[in-house]
Amino acid sequence: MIELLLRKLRARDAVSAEEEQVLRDAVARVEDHGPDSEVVREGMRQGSSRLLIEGLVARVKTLENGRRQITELHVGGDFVDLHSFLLKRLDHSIVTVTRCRIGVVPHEVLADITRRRPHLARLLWLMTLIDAAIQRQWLAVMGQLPAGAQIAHLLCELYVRLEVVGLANGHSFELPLTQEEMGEVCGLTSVHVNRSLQQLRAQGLVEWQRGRVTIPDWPRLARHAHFETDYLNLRVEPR
Amino acid sequence: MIELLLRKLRARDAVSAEEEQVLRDAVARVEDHGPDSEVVREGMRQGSSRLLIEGLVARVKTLENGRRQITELHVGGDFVDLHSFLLKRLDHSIVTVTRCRIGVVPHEVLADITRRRPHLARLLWLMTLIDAAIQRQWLAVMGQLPAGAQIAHLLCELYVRLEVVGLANGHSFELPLTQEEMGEVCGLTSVHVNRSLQQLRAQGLVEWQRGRVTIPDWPRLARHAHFETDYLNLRVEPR
DNA sequence: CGTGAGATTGAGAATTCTCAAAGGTCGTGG
DNA sequence: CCACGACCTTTGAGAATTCTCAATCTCACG
Repeated sequence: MIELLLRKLRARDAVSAEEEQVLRDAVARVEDHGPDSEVVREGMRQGSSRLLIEGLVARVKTLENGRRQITELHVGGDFVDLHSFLLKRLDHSIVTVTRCRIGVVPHEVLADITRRRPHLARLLWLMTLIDAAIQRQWLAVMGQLPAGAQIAHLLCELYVRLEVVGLANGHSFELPLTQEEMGEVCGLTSVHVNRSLQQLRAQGLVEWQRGRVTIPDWPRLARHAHFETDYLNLRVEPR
Repeated sequence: MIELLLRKLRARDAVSAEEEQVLRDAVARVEDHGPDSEVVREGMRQGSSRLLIEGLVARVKTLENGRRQITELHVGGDFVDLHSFLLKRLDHSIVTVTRCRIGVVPHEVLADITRRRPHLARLLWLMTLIDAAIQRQWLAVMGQLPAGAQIAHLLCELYVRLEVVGLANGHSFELPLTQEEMGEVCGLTSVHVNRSLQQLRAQGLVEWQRGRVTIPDWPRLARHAHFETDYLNLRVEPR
């Protein structure tokens, strides 16, 4: 249930057995959502946060001109809208990409953790900080790299994040994303994503068929994407 | 000293007199920094966080190809690297743009706040969440808007943020930014910033001379930028 | 098989970049 | 008070990247 979250946390700091139990008890219920469905609508007041147990979800911002930007992709173990605990209203929607299994954690429980479990609260805070670090990295990638490198960077990042929670085997992982959705992450047209992807394939940097990505030569792809793992904070230390 | 931070906080939730005092005592010392100097270098281990009292600072990410991206601009009252409290090492540098006055808050003090002052801790957490919301907005702006609208959006955002802490008068504020630096925020060339800015001026949307920006017609500029204040979370509620 | 979503291709247009040079502004030293 | 230098801003011209708007192709699935 919360096994993937625990892996994510333990990649950054120790989590005691007690804390683990508090987290297990925090999940009030589990929901199933079909693909392409809206889990949280932008601007609505939230009384609970959602933990992604299985599936792929996106945070989507819609501008007034109707254009959509995916600001983050979430994989199993991610606390998708933990930030709604304090923001109360989100500035974006949460949308499923695939079928999803989602754990619901009431905000009162989170408030209680901040009162009684300072260390655990710091770890949750940390999770939101890592989300922010990912978004910062994306800002730099979008601002400074050409399309091909952006796509390569996204694939590198997803690979590493999936690896952390054990969802990648070898240098391969499931990525049930449409080229259109890929474009919404990178701020590119689906047409341009398509052509950039073809170049990556032609250079032997990426294989991507029927929803499965394979990275034949990791160091080369990472170099092409200017990818480094630092921003993911994969280091166990007392927090 | 921490007056601007208090204004920022109180724009989102009540802060008790006790909490106010805790914050005042949190600042161990104050530092002065010249313009264009590095306050925190990317990747270094941090033992304290910095509160901007006066001046303008930028968070700068440098990619391996040497290109720089400013991921956020900070004005007086911003807790510039509060996130280093839990991340320990930042994925970006903190650089002053102008001469700055900065308060230093040791991480032990922050840890103590998480133990003894859960509500205040939530407010600090909230500050990092608002930073993240700003970065999300930038992701959408960079991905979906053309250069002119990006620049307009940045000016709208800065105006509102400065207004909150009382640093804007009328529809005018100090912005001692170079067009080059502006480009590093938006992911644009200084040449392109220049030409886009000329268009904004020609349309009567912006005036910008010797470091002072004036917005003659706020609603029109906001419309042009697709700017809405929602993401800044300017709403007082219990957190 | 027929259908529909997603992938691919083509061609022309718009945006943004690069490189280089020219113009302004402002503080400093003579 | 003027001249100089440093740092910005502005301009020009050509190139590269990315977008738009179809049209076509592929393939899983009913």
